Amino acid sequence: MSAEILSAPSRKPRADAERNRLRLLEAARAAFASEGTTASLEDIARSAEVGIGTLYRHFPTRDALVAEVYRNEAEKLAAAARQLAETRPPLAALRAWLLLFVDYLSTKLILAEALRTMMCDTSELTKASVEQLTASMRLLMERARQSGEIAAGETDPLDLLRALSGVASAGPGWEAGARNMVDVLIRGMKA
Amino acid sequence: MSAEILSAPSRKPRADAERNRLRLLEAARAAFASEGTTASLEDIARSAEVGIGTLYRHFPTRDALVAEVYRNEAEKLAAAARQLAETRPPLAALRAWLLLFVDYLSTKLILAEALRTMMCDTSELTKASVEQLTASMRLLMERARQSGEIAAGETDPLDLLRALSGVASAGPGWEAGARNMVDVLIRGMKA
DNA sequence: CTTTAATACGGAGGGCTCCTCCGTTTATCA
DNA sequence: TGATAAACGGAGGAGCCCTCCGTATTAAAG
Repeated sequence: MSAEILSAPSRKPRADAERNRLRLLEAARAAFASEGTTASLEDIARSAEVGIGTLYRHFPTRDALVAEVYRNEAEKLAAAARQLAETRPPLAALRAWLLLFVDYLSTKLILAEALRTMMCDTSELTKASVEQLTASMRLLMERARQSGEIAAGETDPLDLLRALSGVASAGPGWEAGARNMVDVLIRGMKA
Repeated sequence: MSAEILSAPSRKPRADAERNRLRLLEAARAAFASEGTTASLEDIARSAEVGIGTLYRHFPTRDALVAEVYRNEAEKLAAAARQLAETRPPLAALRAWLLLFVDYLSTKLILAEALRTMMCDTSELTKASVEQLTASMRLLMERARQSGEIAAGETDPLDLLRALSGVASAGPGWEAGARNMVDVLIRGMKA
């Protein structure tokens, strides 16, 4: 009966494996949030109460771990974008989402770094997260464009996020500047 | 005759010290440009043909070395700002300088990283460089503001640079996006 | 409930980097 | 030409990264 994925008729995945995987992800999220993505992997393994070997088995490279942690965050933002698109007028939705994005950066300083890393990273690793965000932005910008509120897309959606995350690296109290930047950007794109 | 700095009546600084300092700076500039500021300090010392101890004596921390390398770059940009301010109309000067800034980022990928580091860095280390750039921006924005071409300064001059350097971390081929962003930003600030 | 074989675990170990410390060398000045 | 302040260089301790493999656990078969 089991269809499986094809040529994977084998045994059920072990319970401890999945448990450790989750512990590692949680530990990593905490560590990255407080120390950035250069946090010591050995510390992460320790705080997950797991051997270093286990960490490397689950996530062969640091990037693999980082990518996985980021994916969840990107997912949440994508959900918000869909919701805003359905409940608000185009330009307002776009603006609201960008502000949400700023909030997000402020609580999880992970993303500030994430965006930089992700976006120059041509490897496949973080591709999913980037595409998640790209899709969100495109959705919102497309609506605003069609309603004639912003000029036809000469501006890469991601560049807006990059610009904001640039501002976000300004140190304590940067939020005001970032929110202001949202309006400058939107005004700059008006038709 | 020699006024010196006060209470520094002692002997003339040694020639080899200054020579090594310069060799280290040059090696560091090269290394940072090609590998980013995480380049191995031991490699830098080696390529400067100097002991690792010598590197640490001249630059007690990695940041000290980084800061020094950046200062020169910032200096060059500041000179350009002064010149543009004298030879071009306000808004054109501002725009030209921002584009120059983008060019700068493109050849010396050092600065992309530099700005981020410098601007969150509340330590005194990179203060000089940041102030250099702030001064340049203020000069140009103030002129544009006074001529009524952009709205009164609600926008932190540095935030513009931060936004651009954010875009600059987009990987190969980002220049077009960055140049477009210059115009979006300027349009967004128009009175 | 045992047996068995696949699967996952942990951590020692090699290699690299950071940074300190101090014995040796060198340049300035008398 | 000394004397001595100043600078040099690199060995060494500590931490991190990542691999490798003997040991322990678990799902499934008997």
